[in-house]
Amino acid sequence: MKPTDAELEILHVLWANGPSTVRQVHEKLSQSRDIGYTTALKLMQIMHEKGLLSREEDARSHTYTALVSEEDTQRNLVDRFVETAFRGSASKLVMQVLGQHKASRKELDEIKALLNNLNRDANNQD
Amino acid sequence: MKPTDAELEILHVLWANGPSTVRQVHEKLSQSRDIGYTTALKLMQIMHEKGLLSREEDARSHTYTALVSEEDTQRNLVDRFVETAFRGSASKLVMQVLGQHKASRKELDEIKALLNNLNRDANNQD
DNA sequence: TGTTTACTACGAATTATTTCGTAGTTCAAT
DNA sequence: ATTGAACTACGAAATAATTCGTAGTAAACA
Repeated sequence: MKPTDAELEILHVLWANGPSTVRQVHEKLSQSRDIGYTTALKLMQIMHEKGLLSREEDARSHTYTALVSEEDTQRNLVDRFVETAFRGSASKLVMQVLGQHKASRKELDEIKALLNNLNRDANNQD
Repeated sequence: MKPTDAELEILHVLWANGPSTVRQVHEKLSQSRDIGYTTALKLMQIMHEKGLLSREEDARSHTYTALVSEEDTQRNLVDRFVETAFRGSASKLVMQVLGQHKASRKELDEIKALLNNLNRDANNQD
């Protein structure tokens, strides 16, 4: 259920480009780092066994599709990350990220809008 | 430079309680999960070799101190995490966290205040 | 049809992380 | 001085993740 780092790389390619063959995925990955074709293949086979990817067997090659959504996966990863790195304090994480990373004006506005909505619903909490 | 999960557990104990012996750390860790004394010992020895902890050799036992600060470590972890899980989009991470985790009223207000400051400085960006 | 090409399958090496057993040391109490 | 308690050191097993080589298969083509 928790994709490893290498698996995440592959998921990102599939999320961005839709269903793809091993060759297509491998080509994308090669742009950012050294990785053998059979390494990518093996990873995708393992991910298929684990149920992370579905596979359609075309004539020559297989076409793989992500079975987990980007949102769900990120939600899971964030949960774990908040736990292990911030001992459960989500707001500490947010403060850390906002202080550290430059977000664009538009992004900041979006975040503010979201915050206002949340604030409206949080009156019962301390 | 990047602590593993087990190492993070130990760092959290040391950050929370200050310099401690292996026994003290082990007792804390035991409260949340099964872990042998020598496992904790070995981890702390390795962390010492890596330069994550300093060690003072007292009469019988050794007292270990975290050499990396909680803030610096979390900054590093967040950087990596934004990269691997969110392809570099920090604001996407923030949105995800805020949408998912309940923060207290006070925390939300703190975040809003921080955001207002940031907003003031972001006029040169899109 | 025989050869080349583009694949998949699979085993196994490599590296990283976590775990703990055993042995040895030091100190304190009998 | 012996014994026992509380440690450390170290090797090595167990597990997990990553990597790739080699072999096999099927389609394309000369």
